Amino acid sequence: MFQAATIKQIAQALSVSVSTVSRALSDSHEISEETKKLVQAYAKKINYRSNPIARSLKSGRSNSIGILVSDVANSFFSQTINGIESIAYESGYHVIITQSHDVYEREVSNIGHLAGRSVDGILISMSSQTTNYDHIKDLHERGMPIVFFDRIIDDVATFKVATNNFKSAYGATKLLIDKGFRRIAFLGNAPQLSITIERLNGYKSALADHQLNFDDLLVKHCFEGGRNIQEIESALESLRSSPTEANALLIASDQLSIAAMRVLTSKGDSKNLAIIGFSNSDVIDLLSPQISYIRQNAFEIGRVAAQMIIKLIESRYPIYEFETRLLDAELHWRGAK
Amino acid sequence: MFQAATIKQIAQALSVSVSTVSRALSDSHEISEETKKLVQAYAKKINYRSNPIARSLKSGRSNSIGILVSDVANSFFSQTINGIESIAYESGYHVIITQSHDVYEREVSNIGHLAGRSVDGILISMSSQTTNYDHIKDLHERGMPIVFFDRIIDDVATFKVATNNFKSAYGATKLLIDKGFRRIAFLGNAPQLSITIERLNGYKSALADHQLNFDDLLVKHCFEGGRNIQEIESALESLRSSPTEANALLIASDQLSIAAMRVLTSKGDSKNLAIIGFSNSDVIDLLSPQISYIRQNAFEIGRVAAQMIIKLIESRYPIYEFETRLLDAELHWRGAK
DNA sequence: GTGAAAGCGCTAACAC
DNA sequence: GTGTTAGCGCTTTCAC
Repeated sequence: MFQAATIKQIAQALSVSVSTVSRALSDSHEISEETKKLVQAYAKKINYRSNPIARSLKSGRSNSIGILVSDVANSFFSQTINGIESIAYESGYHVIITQSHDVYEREVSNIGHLAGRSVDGILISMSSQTTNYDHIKDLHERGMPIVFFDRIIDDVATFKVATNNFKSAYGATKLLIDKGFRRIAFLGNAPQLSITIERLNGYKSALADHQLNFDDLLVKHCFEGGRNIQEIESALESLRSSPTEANALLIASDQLSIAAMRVLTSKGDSKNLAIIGFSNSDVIDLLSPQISYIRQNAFEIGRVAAQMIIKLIESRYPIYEFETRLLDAELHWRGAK
Repeated sequence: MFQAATIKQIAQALSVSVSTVSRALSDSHEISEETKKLVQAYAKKINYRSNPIARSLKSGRSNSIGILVSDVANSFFSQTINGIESIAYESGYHVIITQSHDVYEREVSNIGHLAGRSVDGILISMSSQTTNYDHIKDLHERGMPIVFFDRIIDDVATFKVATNNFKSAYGATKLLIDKGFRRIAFLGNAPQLSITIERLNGYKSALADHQLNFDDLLVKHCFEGGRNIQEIESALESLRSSPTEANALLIASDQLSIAAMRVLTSKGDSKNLAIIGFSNSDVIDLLSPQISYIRQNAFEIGRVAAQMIIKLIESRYPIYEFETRLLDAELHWRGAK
């Protein structure tokens, strides 16, 4: 059994009271220098560390921030997490990371666990399988500071930060049109996700602005967001077969971009198909065949999200004005033309 | 302020005592069915969730496991984490992930935080910058269950699990020799890391077994383990320049493999250089130029590590016999010959 | 300047 | 079958 030193042990050893020890350790002005020195020296000697659990129970604060992402293996998320950590640590917060794996029950369980362990706030990127938001609404109504990033929802009024997905998808689609492509397909994640909706809207809007008809057959959703390779295979197959036959493809999800590349490469079907995919992979530019990509400012999204949650946590007054920050992404064209 | 429902509120609302509520919620046999139903129904109604902080303070247990890795962006680690989670969740443990970013102070701080928040055990992969192990020894001596995975240390007697690094590096080196290469260089992470030492030993041993001289000039270490691109650039440069001039390269670290590929690609220097790199990247086989790679069984390492820590946590008697499990890795040859 | 004591939410030994 | 109470480690109000 792990047994840490306690304030009580110090008190007994030094024949003072626990409150004196507590005050001495927190450098209270009402304790004599002499006693402080004594207590602090002894605490150091026995390697005393205050028990954060007990302190949390007392104060209701923990100086830690919880994160929920679908998967840390996704470069976008690991970069976002690094952004969050960079701000959190310099503000004195610890960061606790959990994964939903895009499974609703995991999301509910992890958020419950984070709330229960009294993190001071939670940063959430929604699981792609989640369609019921009650677990989050409840928590929010009971006062838990929450900030959404990347995959955000409208149903909860709070701070949010994401890429300007509409603009990014619009720009990518426009570029494909400008390059002469007319049969542009859209491959997206689960349809209720904010990132899917906004990117699809950008795509549609660009088509409309360039007098191209929107064709339902050119839009495919992967409900398991890249975890199920078969789903992607059949989506790509139908997009590539007549009468649909797309000659360009916008992939609206990081996980899908890599997975689709794999499918297309193994099928030898990447020729004559212009691809732009959202991807923050650090090796996306080393892949062969080359793929054009949209790189989100993941680190900055993390930084902004962390600043927002800390603002919420540390605000002395309730906040009613919430901002949704949208950050630009970079489009990297690697196509032939 | 986030305010959760408490057992006390339930007790008051139902005009029973807190202990009755506590027992009813834990389905104690000494409570009448009637009262149980009443309490449980009300608890559900107000969405009561027992406060794990309070319970931890009382029981000293938290049913959660802490993980320390250098970086979740590293595919090897994210896969290991997924393996850990798969076992942990089915055993009723939550998993808390933290990153050291290979910085000693972060490692100390995160391990302290995990211990303080009373996780029941900690899974550790050492930071590449750590050379002093006192923070871990202390914790271990005070009874905290600890399991090492991947980057392990000798100084603490406990369960450990890693790839059979000696064997993997030996096999890779031997393959290069068999393919006819004679000037085989070794590019490794920080020299005190177990993975570096064992892989270097495997490399040396294969050379010796094939009557090749070991040449100090053919071994380079990257102390910042791939975070500093300049370090890699200069290492590669000196390996490729006469009189050293390596014509084959064993890269003994995941992060280095990708980073080295980037450097070599940008320099156009990957021709006439056979490379085998440790890598669990999910796109390593899509890179161009192709690189041969050693893929570790990361998921299984995670599963084993989790089983070990749970065994330690749940053991009723102190354990004195510790196993170090070594798992085989797969070598994928992608070279010309 | 220091001590005593209450209380954070929960569990469990001990009443009755 | 249910209530009372002590205590986990800590902070903080109130005494002195």
